[in-house]
Amino acid sequence: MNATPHWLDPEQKAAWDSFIRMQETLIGRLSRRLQADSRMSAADFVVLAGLTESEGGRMRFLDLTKRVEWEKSRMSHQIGRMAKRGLVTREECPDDGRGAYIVVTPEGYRAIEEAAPLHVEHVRRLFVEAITQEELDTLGRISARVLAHMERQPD
Amino acid sequence: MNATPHWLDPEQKAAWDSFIRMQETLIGRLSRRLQADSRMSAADFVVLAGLTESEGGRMRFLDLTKRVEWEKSRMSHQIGRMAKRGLVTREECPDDGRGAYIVVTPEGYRAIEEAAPLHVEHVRRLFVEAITQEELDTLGRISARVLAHMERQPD
DNA sequence: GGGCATTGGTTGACGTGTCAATCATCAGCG
DNA sequence: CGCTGATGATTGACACGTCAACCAATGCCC
Repeated sequence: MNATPHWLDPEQKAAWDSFIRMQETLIGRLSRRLQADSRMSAADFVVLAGLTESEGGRMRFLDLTKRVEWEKSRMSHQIGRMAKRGLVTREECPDDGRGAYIVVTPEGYRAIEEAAPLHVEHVRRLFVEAITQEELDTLGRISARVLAHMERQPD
Repeated sequence: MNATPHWLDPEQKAAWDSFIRMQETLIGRLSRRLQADSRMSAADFVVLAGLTESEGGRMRFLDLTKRVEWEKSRMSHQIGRMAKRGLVTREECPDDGRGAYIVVTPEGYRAIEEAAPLHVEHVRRLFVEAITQEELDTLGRISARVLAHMERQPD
């Protein structure tokens, strides 16, 4: 049958395009700033943020990857790179021979404590300040709705 | 002086987190779908979309990179990969010895004509359907506002 | 027309992400 | 105890993006 494709109407397309452009530009800028300010990638930041919010700055590998919602292989590569740079270490897990703990080093703490305030500042400057509190709220609600919707969708 | 950092308040942070999570999940799913459905990356899609919207499916290299707002080195690598897979070709530019035209091949047309309807379907299914027309509108306006704001900001 | 900054584009190195395969350990069950 | 399948994690190959350096034509000005 193959009906003619069901394209977005012009207003929908405009909204979608804006969103995509915005999102790309924003994320791009933020991560370039992070890199320039703190010699740290967005990925580094996310991992350190997740880890340091946990008691003792240590977490089981899989718990960490769940917390930040990554695939385990991505996390494994990332931890490898971060370990090489001294931001985290791997420790054996006493009660499960396969398992690993990931632990923030003092270096790692230093790094994120330096980066976080600058990062927030940029989020404010580029994003929060652009819109009203109400708009920010609305955006938050819309995002939550989309997220919930996706969770109900296959794939 | 170093005042204590100006963190986001809880509502702001919640909205920001939602947005980030939504955006990552959505983009992630869409590009995995694209890859699975059409053996094509999001980058391939963007480039082909830009090119095919132009008369004759051909464009000057730099015009193309401006149209999709990429850095030229990114585009150069991307074109290289796409050329290797036969989606586009490079052609010399008669009136500027340095320049290059990028041209969509028949293969390239086939590829995007197959991919586009599926892609739109997923955008609908995962995103558009999750929210009302009005919310989509609002999101578009907010995005445009953030975009405009960023354009006025350094860096 | 000879120098020289500018423009158009490529390259290489490196960090990052995905997928599929692999490996070691562990839990459950006969 | 000894399989067997599930769980926790790593690996390798490859696509992608960024940065900085580079190269080759071009335009321009003296």
